[in-house]
Amino acid sequence: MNRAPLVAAVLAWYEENARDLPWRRADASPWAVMVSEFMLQQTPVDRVLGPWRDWMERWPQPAALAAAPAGDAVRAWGRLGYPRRALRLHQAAVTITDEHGGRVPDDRAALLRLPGVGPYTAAAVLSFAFGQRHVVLDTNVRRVLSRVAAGVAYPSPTPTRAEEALAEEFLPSGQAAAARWAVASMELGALVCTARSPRCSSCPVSSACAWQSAGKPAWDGPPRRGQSYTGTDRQCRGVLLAVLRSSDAPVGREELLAGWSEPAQAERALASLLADGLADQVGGRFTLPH
DNA sequence: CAGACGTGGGG
DNA sequence: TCCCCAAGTCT
Repeated sequence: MNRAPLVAAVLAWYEENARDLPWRRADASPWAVMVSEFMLQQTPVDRVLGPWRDWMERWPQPAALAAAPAGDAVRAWGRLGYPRRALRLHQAAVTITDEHGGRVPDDRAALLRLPGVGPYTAAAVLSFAFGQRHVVLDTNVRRVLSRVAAGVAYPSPTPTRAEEALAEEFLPSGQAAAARWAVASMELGALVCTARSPRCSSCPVSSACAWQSAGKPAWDGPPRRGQSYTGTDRQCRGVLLAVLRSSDAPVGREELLAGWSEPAQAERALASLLADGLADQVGGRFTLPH
């Protein structure tokens, strides 16, 4: 099957329907793109917009962030979730400043050495910030390809080798077109080919979609693992960290643990926050890291 | 490699 | 209301 017409249709659709996101503007720096990618790991666009603007205003270059205490990054991260990402972004800024002259590296190996940068983020930065040709396989693209090409409602839990190869088939050969396809296919997944209620009637490639042709069969693969949350250590960590974020002064142990009803679990959570570097102990009190 | 890791909004 | 899901990475 020739992928070119489908790719062209998605590119044309993107021209008309792309969101005007600040990190997509022509004047967005590689750093601006990288910050957005960290924030967008598992966090919806709408919630990222505000913190991203504040972050870029405060730390317009990696060196600015590198010069700040890690705790400032954690506090500025606010409620985006998975605060270890803030720590990793801070550490990445330090490495970029110390080892890359303050510039976000434009090669894959160097990017992958940065904390918090995995296969997806590396490809995204190279594609979006530097216009390079890379397969950018995020959850949106994986879902689009799963439906369009495989006729299946959802992709497997983790990317496979076959998926990578399939994605490569769709990737235009030219650099610019490849980079364009990367954003466009992601955008289609985010706006039209969504997980819950796909808008197939407004999809530019519905006529070429295997899933559509098959009558949009329901997911019959292994049950998709839900993430329980209430009562978990994760929730507890979140509660404790929220206390630290909201306080300028160091917080006493009693006060810190008071927000959680299970003392043993709270102790364990606090220990893990300290181990992760998300909290510091100064005397008998606790703060965000310095 | 399965599980840990936050948080909030929409169906 | 409750459940699912959101531009993943790390161990």
